[in-house]
Amino acid sequence: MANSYTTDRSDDEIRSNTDAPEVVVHRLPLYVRVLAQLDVTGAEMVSSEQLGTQLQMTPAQIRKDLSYFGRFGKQGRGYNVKRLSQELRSILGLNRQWNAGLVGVGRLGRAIIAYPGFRPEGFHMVAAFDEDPSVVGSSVGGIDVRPIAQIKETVAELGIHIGIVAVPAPNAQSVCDALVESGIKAILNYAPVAPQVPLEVKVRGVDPVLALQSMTYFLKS
Amino acid sequence: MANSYTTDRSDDEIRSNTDAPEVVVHRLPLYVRVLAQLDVTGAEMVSSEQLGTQLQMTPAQIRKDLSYFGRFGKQGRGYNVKRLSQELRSILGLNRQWNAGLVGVGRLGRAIIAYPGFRPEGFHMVAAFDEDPSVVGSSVGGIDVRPIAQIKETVAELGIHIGIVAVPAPNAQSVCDALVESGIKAILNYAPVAPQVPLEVKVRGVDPVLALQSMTYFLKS
DNA sequence: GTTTGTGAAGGATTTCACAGCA
DNA sequence: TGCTGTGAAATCCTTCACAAAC
Repeated sequence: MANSYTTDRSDDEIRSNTDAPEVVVHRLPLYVRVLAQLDVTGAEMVSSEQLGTQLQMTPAQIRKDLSYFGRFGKQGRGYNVKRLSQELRSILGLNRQWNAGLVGVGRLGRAIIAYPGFRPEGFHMVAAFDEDPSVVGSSVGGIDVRPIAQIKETVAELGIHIGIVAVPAPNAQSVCDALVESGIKAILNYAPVAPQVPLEVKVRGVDPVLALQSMTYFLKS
Repeated sequence: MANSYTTDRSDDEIRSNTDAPEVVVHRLPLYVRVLAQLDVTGAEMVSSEQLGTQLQMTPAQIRKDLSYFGRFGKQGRGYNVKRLSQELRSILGLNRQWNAGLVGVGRLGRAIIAYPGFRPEGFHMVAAFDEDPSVVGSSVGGIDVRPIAQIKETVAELGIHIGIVAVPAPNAQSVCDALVESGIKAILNYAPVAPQVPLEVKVRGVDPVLALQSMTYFLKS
C-alpha cells in the first residue's frame, strides 16, 4: 500500500500520515508558497504567529496542520524556513517532475500552454490533444497536438500523470472518461462542469465564474 | 426546536439567511450550474437524489443546504428545475450585471479579457489598468487601458464592483491595497500570493498551480 | 522570555432518520 | 408511493490552553 514507513511510532520525525484531513493537505501548498517568499527575503526562522499573519489564519491552525506530518519546529524559535519548505515539498511530492497532458487546444488551451507558472514548479506539459483535424498534427508552443483517440497510448508512452481538461463543457465528461480509462489519477478541470469520475481519481476545478458567483452573495449587501 | 408552537415567523417562504454557513454559499453556484444543464436537457423536475448523483454529494447535504434559504421542493416530486434555478440566482444576486475592473494587462490579463465565460453570466469587464506606459492608452479587446493611479476615480466613475488582479506576484499586494482603498469589496486574485485585506473584503483566488500541488500528495502513492 | 506540539474543548458541517405532505 | 425538510446524532475541523523545550 501507500505509506509504508510504518516503523514504530511516538518518536518518528515524520509521522505516518494516512489520517491527515484533506483540507489540511489543501493548505500545505499555501505554506510552501509563503515559505518560498520568506526565503527570498532572507528570513531564516519563522513562527506560526508570523505565518498566521501572512496567511490570515490562526497560529494554532498552522501548528496543528504541521503536526499531522511531523515535528518541524523548535520551541522558543519557530520553524527554519528552508527546512520546513523542504519538508513540505517532500510531503507533497514536489521534489520531482510531474508530466501533464492537455486536452483541448482552443483559446483556453493555448493560454494554458503559454502560462509560465507550471514548469518552475515541476509540472511539464508533455502532450496536447484535440479533436479538430485542422489542429491535430500542428505544434503549439513546442508541443505536438495529437488526436484525442491517442490519449491512452500517449499517456503510457510519455508517462503522463496529470490530465488538464480545457474543452467545451459538453465534451468534458467524455474527455474525463478517456483520461480515466488511460489510467490518469489526477485531473485539473477548466471546463465549467463537475465531471463524474471514480472515487480514486482526484479532480480539482479551476473556474473563475464560480468564484465570482459566490462573492456576489456577499456584495448583494 | 420550535416546531410545536407557531410563536414566530417560521413559515416564511424565503427565510432569513444571515446564518447560512459560508461553505454552503460556495456550493450554490454549483447547483445553479447543474440546474442550467438540466434545464437545457428539458428536465422539469429534479430530486435531491439526482442532483447528488450529478455532483457526487449526498442528497441530504443538498436538501440541508437549500433549507438554509427556503423551502423550494415538493414532497414526492422534488424541485422544479426552472424555479429552483431562479431562486438560487436571486439569492446569489446573479439577476443583474456586475462590473469588473482588471488590473494587469499582460499575457494573463489579455487571456482574461478574451475569456468568453464572464459576460453570459452577467460579469462585464468595464475597465483595465496597467503600469506599463506602453500599454496605457491602448485598447485591448475593446477596453481602454488606464494607468493604475486612476483606479480609484475609475471605480467610482464606472461603478466597478469587482477587482480582478492579474499582475506579477510582487505587485499584487499594492494593487489589492489600491482596490480596497477605492472601495472594492470583492477581489478575484490570479496572482500566486495571499493578499492581506480587511475582513469585509472577499478575496477568491484562482491558482492552478496550488490545485496541482495538492493533488500530487495523493498521486505520490 | 518565547514558541512549539498536542490533548481536550468547542464549534461547524455532514449525515441520519423519520414525520409530514403530495 | 416518493420525496422533502429538519431536528438530532455523528463526524469533522478549529481553537484553546498549557507542559515541555529552547
